[in-house]
Amino acid sequence: MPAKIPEVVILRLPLYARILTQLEEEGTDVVSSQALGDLLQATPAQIRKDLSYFGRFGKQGRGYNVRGLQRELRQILGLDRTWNMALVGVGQLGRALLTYGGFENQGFRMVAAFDADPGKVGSEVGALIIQHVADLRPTVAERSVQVGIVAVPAAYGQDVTDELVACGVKGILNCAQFQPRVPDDVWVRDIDPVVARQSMT
Amino acid sequence: MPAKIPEVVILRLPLYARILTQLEEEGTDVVSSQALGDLLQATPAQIRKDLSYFGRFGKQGRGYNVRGLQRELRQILGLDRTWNMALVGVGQLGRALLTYGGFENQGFRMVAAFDADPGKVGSEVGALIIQHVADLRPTVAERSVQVGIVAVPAAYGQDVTDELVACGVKGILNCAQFQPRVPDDVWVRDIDPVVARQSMT
DNA sequence: GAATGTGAAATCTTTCACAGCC
DNA sequence: GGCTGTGAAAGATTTCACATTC
Repeated sequence: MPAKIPEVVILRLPLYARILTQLEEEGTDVVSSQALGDLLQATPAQIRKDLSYFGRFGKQGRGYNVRGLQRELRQILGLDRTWNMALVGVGQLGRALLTYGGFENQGFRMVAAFDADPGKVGSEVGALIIQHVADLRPTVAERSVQVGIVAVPAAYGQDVTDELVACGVKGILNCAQFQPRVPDDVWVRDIDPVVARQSMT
Repeated sequence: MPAKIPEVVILRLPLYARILTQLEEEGTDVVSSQALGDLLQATPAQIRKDLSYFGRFGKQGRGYNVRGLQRELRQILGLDRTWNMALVGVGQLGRALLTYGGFENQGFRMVAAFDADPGKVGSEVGALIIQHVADLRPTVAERSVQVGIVAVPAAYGQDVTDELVACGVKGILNCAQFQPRVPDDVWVRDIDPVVARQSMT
């Protein structure tokens, strides 16, 4: 259970957490590695091994307690802490993310939104007032933003990313169609639908 | 170059394609595996090996021709064909995707949009008229939709997915916060921002 | 009886290192 | 000199299979 947890395992954890939430909502109390594997299209052995890196959550002969395991995973993933996020680029996509309910109660809070268009600055979207990107630096510091969401046209993507990194964010959620460059200690996740789709062939 | 191409390599290809597009726009003619590796945070050896599965695209002593390689990859990824997509769920996120320019000229065309809310049915978003989900089946067949985008509340996710699969789509882009179950021959890609974010810890 | 947790084996992926080419 | 393409080595991940627990 100690030191070395494989990278891939960590990337799968959120999927486990998500499916457990679903199972809990459906009223399932106990689930076997077999059943989890069916749901996630993985082998039961993989599920068991993955979970075993973090502790012994199961009961032999029965399986895993859905609610208990879910709570464990949420804790491991840091979902009981709250992370502050800032959005840069309030276009169609940015606007959708701002009003997207999904972040709440998953431990994320959108605390600032920026755009370069003076016409948008000052207007209210959701609970936030759009600020000019020039205010990025002070605001990120002041509201302790840890994650930046990049939703600007590709051409500005790197500049915005650099700026966010310079402000000290620890992670970037990239919604733009470009490949961000960041230092090793900053995380990047891509949610460009085009990239996601292309690998389907 | 023949048979067995690793799964992971295929998943990386769209990233390569994307960065080559960027390089081309910046006017770069030739790029080395070293330079590509820097941009993608990968080792030069990995880049070379990945590309070698598909052919010998590079020139020793110089590197890879940006435009040429880009064209090769686009072909391998089937980006020169056009894929038809249908969106189910015209909420905030769905609406953003409908008006999202990014799909065009990447070989994807949004050809239909569905919602269950009678208040939305009939209204126009982008170039499409929203149809009732009851029309899903005939429309998908008629407009030869190959990819379905699921952007509905989690509770309806599986029903919509099942329906799309029953209509014969080959891929699902899942934007909802649930874990879809599909037959083995259907692809699923997740673009739930919450899942993407959670694995940052 | 049923299902976990886990070393060991099998498989997959990355990296090394160098011959060959421009 | 610089850089690709590629077998072989190293490393990571998945699967097997079984002792163990409930």
